[in-house]
Amino acid sequence: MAKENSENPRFICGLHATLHVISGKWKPLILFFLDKGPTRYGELKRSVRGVSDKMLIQQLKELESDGIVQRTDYGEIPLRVDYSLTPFGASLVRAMEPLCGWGEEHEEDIAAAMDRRKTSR
Amino acid sequence: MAKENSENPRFICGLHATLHVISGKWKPLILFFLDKGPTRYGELKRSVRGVSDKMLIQQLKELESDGIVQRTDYGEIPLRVDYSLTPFGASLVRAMEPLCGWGEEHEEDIAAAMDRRKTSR
DNA sequence: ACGGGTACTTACCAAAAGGTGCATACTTGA
DNA sequence: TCAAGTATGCACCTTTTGGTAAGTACCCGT
Repeated sequence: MAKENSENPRFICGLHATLHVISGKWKPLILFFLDKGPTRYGELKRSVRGVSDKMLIQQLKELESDGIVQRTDYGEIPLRVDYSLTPFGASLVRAMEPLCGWGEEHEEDIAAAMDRRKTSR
Repeated sequence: MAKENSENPRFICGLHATLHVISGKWKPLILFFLDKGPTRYGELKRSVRGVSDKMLIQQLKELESDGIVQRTDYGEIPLRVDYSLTPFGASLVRAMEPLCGWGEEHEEDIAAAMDRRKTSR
């Protein structure tokens, strides 16, 4: 019954759209590592410490279906697959950089605020 | 034994930190509207169509505790409160701009990918 | 034949996020 | 006095997200 608003078909602003693509517990990390170059599944898993197979695969599939990453199956004798950023994905990573910078500059404030929320809940 | 990595205690990269602050179903929208200037609670609620009181208050509180927005209670006779961006919040919004731009440019691709996922699940 | 490595897949569960709706306390205007 | 508006709080429930643990199917070295 929340069916008003015939003018706004999807997103209120670009950021809104972008967040649909990059939010997910492991996605920023995955993008961070893939930005360094094509990476094999196992290698990626070892890089993104703490991720489970289920999660890694799931997030990779979503990124793939969003056109951000590309899966390459070499069809070789011992299984061999790798993941890389598409040009589209690379453009996203470029756009993310200022946000990375902001986060780096204020990492401590952010961490402090998170702690505050965690303890006083 | 997941106690490796003595250098980075919290975030893998700045983006990771930033996402803790801006993810939340209504936060980008809220920031988008607050960027236009201080806004009263009720006004904000009417702008962010579809949000419930609970959600709006919750997200505002989180943004406030993160130092992004400022709540001003004028202590007036008929209740009067408004919300605005702090300078810190304004710097965040500036850093978000490229991501907004990216999202705007690719809104259609993103929407298409979302549909694809929704229907084939 | 066995253990280990590759890249996944699946079923089941817990926790977090979000939504609905009612309650509060105070006001002003009809 | 009653309805409506202000800004919030709270209980309850559903949906979404994430985590655990196991299994698959293939290959390689010993």
